[in-house]
Amino acid sequence: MVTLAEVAQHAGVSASTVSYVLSGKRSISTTTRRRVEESIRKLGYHPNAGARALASSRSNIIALMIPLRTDMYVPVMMEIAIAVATTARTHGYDVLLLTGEEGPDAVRRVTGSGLADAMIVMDVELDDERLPLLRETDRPSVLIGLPADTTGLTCVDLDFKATGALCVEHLATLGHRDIAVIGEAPAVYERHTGFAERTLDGLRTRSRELGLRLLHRPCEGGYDAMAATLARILDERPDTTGFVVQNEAAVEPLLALLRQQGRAVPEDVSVVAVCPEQVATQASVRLTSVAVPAQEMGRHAVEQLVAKLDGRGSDEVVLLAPELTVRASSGPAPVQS
Amino acid sequence: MVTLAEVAQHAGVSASTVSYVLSGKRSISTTTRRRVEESIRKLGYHPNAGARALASSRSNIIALMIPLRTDMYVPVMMEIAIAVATTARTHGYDVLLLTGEEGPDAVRRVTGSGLADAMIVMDVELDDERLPLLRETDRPSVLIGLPADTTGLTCVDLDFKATGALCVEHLATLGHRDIAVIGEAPAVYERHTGFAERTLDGLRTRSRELGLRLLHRPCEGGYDAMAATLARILDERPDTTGFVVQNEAAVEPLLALLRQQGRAVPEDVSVVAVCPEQVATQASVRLTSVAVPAQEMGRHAVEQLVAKLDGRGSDEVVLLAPELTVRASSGPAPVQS
DNA sequence: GAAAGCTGTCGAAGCGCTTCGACAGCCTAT
DNA sequence: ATAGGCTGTCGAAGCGCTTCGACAGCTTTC
Repeated sequence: MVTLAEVAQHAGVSASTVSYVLSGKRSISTTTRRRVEESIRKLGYHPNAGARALASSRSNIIALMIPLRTDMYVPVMMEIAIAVATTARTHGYDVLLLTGEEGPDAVRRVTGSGLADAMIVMDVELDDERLPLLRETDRPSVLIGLPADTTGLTCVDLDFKATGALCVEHLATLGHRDIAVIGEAPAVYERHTGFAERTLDGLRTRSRELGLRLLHRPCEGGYDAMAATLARILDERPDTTGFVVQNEAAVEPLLALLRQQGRAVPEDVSVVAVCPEQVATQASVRLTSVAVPAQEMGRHAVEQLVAKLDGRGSDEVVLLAPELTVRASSGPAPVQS
Repeated sequence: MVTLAEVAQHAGVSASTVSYVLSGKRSISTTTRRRVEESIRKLGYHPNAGARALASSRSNIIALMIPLRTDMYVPVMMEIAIAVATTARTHGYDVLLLTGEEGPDAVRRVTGSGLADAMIVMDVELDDERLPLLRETDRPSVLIGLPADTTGLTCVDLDFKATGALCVEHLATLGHRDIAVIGEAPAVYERHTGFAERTLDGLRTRSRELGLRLLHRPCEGGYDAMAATLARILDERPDTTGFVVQNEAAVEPLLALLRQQGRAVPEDVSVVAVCPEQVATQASVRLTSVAVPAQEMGRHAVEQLVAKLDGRGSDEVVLLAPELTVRASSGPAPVQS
C-alpha cells in the first residue's frame, strides 16, 4: 500500500503539503500541486479510508437502510438504492447497505461507531421506533417516507395524498361514479406504512368532495388473490367502473381477469395505477398511471444529506408533486344502462 | 463519543485489556471480563470504526458491486443484495454498495483505500474488465456469475447450462418435439452476459441429444415486444408446443397472448420458465419453473468470502444445481393432428 | 524603508484503536 | 525449594492521515 508519506517523499515535499493538495484546504502553488499530483498518479496512491476517518472523524459514507421484506415495491426500492449510490458518489460519498433487520440497533451501531456520517432511512412506519434515535443523534438523516410526527426530521416522499386525489379526479372527470381501490397487501396496512394510508386518505377525501362512491380492498399480489378480491368488489358494488390499483403485483392479474370476464378496458372499466413507469408501459394494456419517482427521491435524499453535512440545509419535509400520465387504460365511463 | 480509554478507566483496567475483552485474542479472567462488559454497556460504548480499521488494517466491510442497469432480474438482484447484507452481518461485516458505474475504477479505489476487506461482484460479463484487477489484488473476491476464464477466481452461480438442459428434458418427457425459447432482451446477449449464453448452450445441446427442434428468440420485456416475438415464432414454427421463457417481463404477456389466441396452457402448449419463485407462483397460470436461487447465491458468496478472510477457503467455482418445480403450466404434448 | 499582510510550506501532535513484548503472580514438576 | 510454564494484565509503539500553529520569503502601504 502506498502511503501519504511515500508520495510526499517522491514529490520532495512534506506530508502535510500532500494532504493539502488533496483536500484543497490551503492554497498550494501551481508547481508544487502539479508535482504532487504527478507523484500520486505515478505511485497509484489511494488515501487510506480508515486513517482518514480517524483523523478527520468523517468517513465519507452514507448509510442506507432498506426494508428487509420484499413484499412490495421491490423495483422501486432498487431504483432508489441505485439512485442513492450514484448520487452519493458524485459528492464523494460511498453507501453502506443496511437492512431493516437490526432495527434501531443498526442506527445506534452506525452512529456510535462513526461508520457513516449520515443516514437515509427507507420504509418508514408511521410511528417508527428508529425515529427517537434519529432525532437525538447529531448525525444528519433523511427519511424516504413520512412518519406521523415529522418534527426535527427531514423527509422526502411522493405526495401520496395528492396522488390519491389525482387518481379520483381523473376518473371523476371521465364520468365514473363508482370507484374501487385495490390496495397493497393487508400486512402493509397493519404495519401502518405511511404511504398506503396517505394514498387512501387522498382517495377518500377527494371522493367525498366529488360525491363519488369509493370502495377500498387490500389485496395480496398474484392471480388467485386478485380473483377473490375482484369477485368481492363486483359483488358488493356491481356498478363499479373505475379501478385504482396500488399494488404492482395485482396489476397484470387484474387486467387478465377483466379481460376474461368480458369487461373491456377502457370501454367498460377504467384502470388507474400507482406504480413505476416500467410496469405501466409494459402491462398488457398501457396503463394510465401516477409514477413513483424513485430516482428523484433517492437523488433528492442524498442532496439534502450532503447539504446538511456541509452545514447548509435544514429540516424540512419535501413532498414531490404527483403526475398522472394518461395512457390506454382509462376512458369515459360507459353510458348508464 | 465514548472511547476505549474511557471504558478502561471506568472499569479500572488498561485500554489493552478492554481491547482484548472485545476481540477475545487473549485470555481474560472472568471477573475482569464481566467488569469491562458492564462498563461497555453502561457507557454505551461502540468501537470507532476508523480507528479500528487503521490499527488492524481490517475494515470489516465487504463491497458489493451491483449492476447499474435495471433492465433485467431486478428482484433477483435485490434478493441477492439483501441476502448478502444479512449474511454479512451474522459474520460481523457490513456491506458497501457499489454500482457498476465506476467499473474497474471502483475496484481500484476500494482495494487501494482499504475501504473494504473483500468484494462480491455481480453481473459479470464473459470477458469482464474487472477480472484482471481482481486476480492481481490480494483482497479476496467472489463473483456471482461465471466469466469465460475462471482461473484464479472464485465464482458462485446457478448452473445455467444444466438449467437449460433440465427445461428441455422436462418438455421432451412430456412429448413435445418443437420448442421455442423466449430469451432476454437482445442487449443482454450483445453484452455477453454469461448466464444467458450458458442457458442457451444447455438448451441447444440437450435438444440436439434428444432430437428436438429448438428455436431461440431474444425478447424485450412487455406486451408489444412479446406479441411481435410470438407471432414470429408461430410463423416460423407453427408446430411449436413447448415454450421456455427466460425473461420475467415476458412471462405474463406470453400467457395473456396465448390465452387470447385460444391456445390453452397446458392443454395445447406448455410453458417452462426460468425465474424467481414469486413470479412463478403469482403468474396467471402457476408456472412450471426452474427457480433462480438468489438468496442461496448471496449467502454462499458471503460465506466463501468470510472463509477466505479467515484464511480458510480457496478458489473454486460452485455451480448450484437447478431444480425444476412442476406446476400448472406444463403437460403432455397434444396428440398430433 | 519599516510595518503589516499574504502566500506557501513545514513539523508535530493527535485521532482511537490493536498488538507486541514484558512481567507479576501463581501453579506444577522435579 | 527452585526452575519452568501458565495466565492475566499492562505500557507503549504505531497504524496513515488531518490540522494547527509557526514561519520564511514576498509584496504592499504609508
